[in-house]
Amino acid sequence: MNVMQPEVPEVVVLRLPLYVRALTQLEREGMNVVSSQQLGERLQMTPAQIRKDLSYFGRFGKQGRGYSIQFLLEELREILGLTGEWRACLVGVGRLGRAIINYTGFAPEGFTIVAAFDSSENQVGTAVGDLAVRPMSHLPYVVNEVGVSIGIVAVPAAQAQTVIDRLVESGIKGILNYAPVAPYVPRGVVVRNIDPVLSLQSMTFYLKNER
Amino acid sequence: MNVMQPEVPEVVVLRLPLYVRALTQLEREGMNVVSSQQLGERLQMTPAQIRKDLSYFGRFGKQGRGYSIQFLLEELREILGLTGEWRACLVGVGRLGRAIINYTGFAPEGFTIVAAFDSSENQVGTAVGDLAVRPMSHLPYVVNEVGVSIGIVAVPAAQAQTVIDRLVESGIKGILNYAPVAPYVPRGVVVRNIDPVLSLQSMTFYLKNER
DNA sequence: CAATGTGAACGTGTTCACAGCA
DNA sequence: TGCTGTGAACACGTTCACATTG
Repeated sequence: MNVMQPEVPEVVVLRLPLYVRALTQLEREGMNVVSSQQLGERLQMTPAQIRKDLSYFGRFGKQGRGYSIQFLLEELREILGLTGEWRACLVGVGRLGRAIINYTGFAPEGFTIVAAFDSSENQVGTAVGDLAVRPMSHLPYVVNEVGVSIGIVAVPAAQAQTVIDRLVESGIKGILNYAPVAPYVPRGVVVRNIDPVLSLQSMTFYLKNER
Repeated sequence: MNVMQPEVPEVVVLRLPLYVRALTQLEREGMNVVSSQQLGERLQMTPAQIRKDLSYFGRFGKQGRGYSIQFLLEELREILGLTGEWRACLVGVGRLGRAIINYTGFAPEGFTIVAAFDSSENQVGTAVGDLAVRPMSHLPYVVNEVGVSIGIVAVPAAQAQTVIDRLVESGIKGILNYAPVAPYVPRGVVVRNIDPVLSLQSMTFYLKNER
């Protein structure tokens, strides 16, 4: 552990979770060993790419046999930091924010939303799921005391940058942004945008000719 | 129109909606002209990249001055096919599906969800928003008669591929997939995945060292 | 002897730098 | 003069091909 990992391309990091998911599925199906060829068929990518991606982190396979699914899963989970629990807070408990809190897909993967915030007087004090909605002024305290490392942004576009600034000030290092903006964050803070409208708008480029 | 567009890189197409969004904002702020430099500052990208991207589609700027915001917006909307209305149907009216139907961000951008489907007997016939939930058997009829070109998938992972197959059979050409799977589709069908768990799992790679 | 791991070749996307033009 | 548009140079990611090994 703590091995120097010189310059892993970001695209590679983006693909690792795909491997984790596919391997988890294969494991549930009762398989023990998988080749880069087989894994590549599942994921519609070339075996060479899978082997190259993995080679940035170590040598996990056995020549002539392939990869032990259980072992490779352990290693990838370790590499991605998926072994422990990650605590997140959510800002903005409107329709979208409520849907995110009630979304059941996060917890099984080790991501727990432990606090909800809103800047509106009306929302503060109400409950969403089993979370009490807190005022934004509690943010720094909660982030530090409870140990929250991820902020989920579900506020309107106009407020998004301000909210993100406050999350960063509070010490948040990762932001999952649902607002339709391209946020600015200082170096060292990681942002992931969830933006279905952008997805649709690039999709239509390929659809428009055959409408 | 119908100009040969030789090999526009997909990354470029993915960025065009960003330009549309930024330009729309600048227009609302009352600006008339913008340089690639200024636009690049907004979007945190190099002026050269913006100019190069636009050059795949034509010459929209005026040397020494920059780009007319209104004109460039019109052109980009035309290129992306954002001038008309796009009709979508949604499959899966569970919690996630209901949240998507109630999401107010699609309509202002010209994307309308005109029908909802579910394979569960219990759901069929109920109403979500102002849509009646239909059985999957109605899918081909609705897609053809109503002219639906986009399918939104909000079913559990286990059902996703089956649902996507049926959407494709019905003539759907674009799929916005919220299920945590990497779906297979035939050539000519465009897929965009919305997968916050994958986003979080790649984020933690960068966060884990400073937890 | 089947399948990994990896330098080298290749291809694609980004940035540079400047000619051309309003 | 200021900024676009674009070939050329560069950097980066993917694929190839094969030596290596259990």
